[in-house]
Amino acid sequence: MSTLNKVTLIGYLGRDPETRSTANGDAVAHFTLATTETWKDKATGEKREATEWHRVVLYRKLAEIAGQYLKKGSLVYVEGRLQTRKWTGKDDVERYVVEIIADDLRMLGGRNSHAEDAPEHKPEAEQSSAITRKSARPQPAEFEFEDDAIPF
Amino acid sequence: MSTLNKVTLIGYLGRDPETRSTANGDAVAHFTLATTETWKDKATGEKREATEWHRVVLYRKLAEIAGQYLKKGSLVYVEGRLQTRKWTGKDDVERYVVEIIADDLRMLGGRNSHAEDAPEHKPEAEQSSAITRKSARPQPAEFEFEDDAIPF
Amino acid sequence: MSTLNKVTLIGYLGRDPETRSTANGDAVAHFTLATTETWKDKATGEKREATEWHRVVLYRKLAEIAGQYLKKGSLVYVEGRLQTRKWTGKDDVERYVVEIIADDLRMLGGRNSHAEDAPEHKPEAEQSSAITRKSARPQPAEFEFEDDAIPF
Amino acid sequence: MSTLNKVTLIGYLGRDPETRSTANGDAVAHFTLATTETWKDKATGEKREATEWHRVVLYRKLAEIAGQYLKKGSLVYVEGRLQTRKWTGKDDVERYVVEIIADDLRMLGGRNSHAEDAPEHKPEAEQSSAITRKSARPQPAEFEFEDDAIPF
DNA sequence: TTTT
DNA sequence: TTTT
Repeated sequence: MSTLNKVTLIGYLGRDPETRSTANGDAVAHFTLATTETWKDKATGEKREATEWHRVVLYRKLAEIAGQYLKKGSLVYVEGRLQTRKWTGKDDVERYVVEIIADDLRMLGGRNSHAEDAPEHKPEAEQSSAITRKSARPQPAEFEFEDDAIPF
Repeated sequence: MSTLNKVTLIGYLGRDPETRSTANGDAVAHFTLATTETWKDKATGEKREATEWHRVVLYRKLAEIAGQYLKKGSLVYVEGRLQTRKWTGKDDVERYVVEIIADDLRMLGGRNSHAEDAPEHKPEAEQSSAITRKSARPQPAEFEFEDDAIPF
Repeated sequence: MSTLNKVTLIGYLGRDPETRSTANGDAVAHFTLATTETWKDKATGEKREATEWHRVVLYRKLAEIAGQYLKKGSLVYVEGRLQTRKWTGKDDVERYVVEIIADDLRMLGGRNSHAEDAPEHKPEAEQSSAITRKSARPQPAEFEFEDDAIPF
Repeated sequence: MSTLNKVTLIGYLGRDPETRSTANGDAVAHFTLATTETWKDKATGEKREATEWHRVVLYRKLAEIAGQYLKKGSLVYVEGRLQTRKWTGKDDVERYVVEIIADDLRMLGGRNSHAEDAPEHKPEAEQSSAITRKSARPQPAEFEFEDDAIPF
């Protein structure tokens, strides 16, 4: 019986992505993503907000895209899975960090939201996220919309 | 700027899947999936429910899995995208049908929910959905941070 | 045993929303949303794309927000459920239309993406989508664990 | 411009839920949820798996449902948002824990998956999750399926 | 550390 | 009918 572990975020990069390589040569990128919730306080009626920071990790193709086209302040859609990683600090205390291992990435902001060297008309991210899922992609049906007969 | 077209369903198969092949030899499977919403009528206080039927289409590996392990009444998780297809009936009237082109499939029911020849402990679907996304899957243990106190 | 019927879209409005009222006075808004997939043709290596049009329906508060702040070309995030509706055309032929009944709506575009009369700093949509889910929203700071080392 | 912070899980409860009350009398429930990913090791060809544990927190109505109907081993669908909470252990070391604050909960397992006192045919969870979203729920269209004319 |  |  299958399980599911999925995270979907739309948020802003807190800093430029950091890109490295793994031991076997794969690219890895990291960034933190801010999401902000706003609500009205029931008691005081005041508007309040809380920002949550998410640690996003990307590998290979997605890491390259992040390194090339994303920067501090970029607005992105990220889909991935939660993964907890154990690490030990200098103080020898064990800690856990929860990361989102991305498997989809889409740029959402306007021109000023991605890096200057981004391609004019077709960001590679679009292309690449399609590639990511290509194995499951069927030949799309040819389709034309004729709206007349349709009630709205 | 990217767009997103995603459907997520948990429901029951209305009939056994139908499996065919495309012109180029790829497997294709179809089934309809029922989801049911229940709510309490505000006026009368009575419990009401409505069932929605979804047309799911699967290609290649996912089609094979559906054909082998799913049957009428199976409970499944399906993820995919919406696609409208035009067709013309015997009456020469053009119609449109909306289908969910699946890119992930997970079996959720108990033993009696999948076909008798399904493997005892590890349904191939699990395996296969992992395969589907394998290109984006990093080796979880192979990467270690080398940062200081706070690893990002 | 529960089922799930969920759609998640990020796309562009094809036209300004149409707003009406139901018989009992609730606001209803409709718009169509375009999502575009791009991929590289395996055979020819050419870039191809297909646009899918989704019919989105919003009620009450979300309908008011759509009517006030969205317009042709707006980029939005929509979450909702699929619902098939039967209708009979002038030709007396029965047809089915699949709609997305929205239960969350978020504006994603820049300044030029929403209507001119939109509030400068706090679009009501943000506020409203928070309101929509308010019943489920806990007060984040008010709860503290009293466990030992590992809080669960 | 809105952001999004969403988690979707299907998994098994590691233990019975723990239920308490907040200072203001609201019910709170906690449980941990296991999701398991399986994949084939590229190098050795062996099947491998990794289990991830998620800390789920539920308030009010959802907390009551969890307390009443869920137990160790229950299979559930959970939707919510990520929230990081800071806490200080007995060793005076500050730590962070990431929790999923649930806003939807659906039972997925068979009879043996939920507590014995669960209602026979209509688990309250279904009802309640409908209630949660009731404000956004329109009157469902009457709809009947006539499959003959439809091409699959 | 982001953004509106 | 949108957008890049």
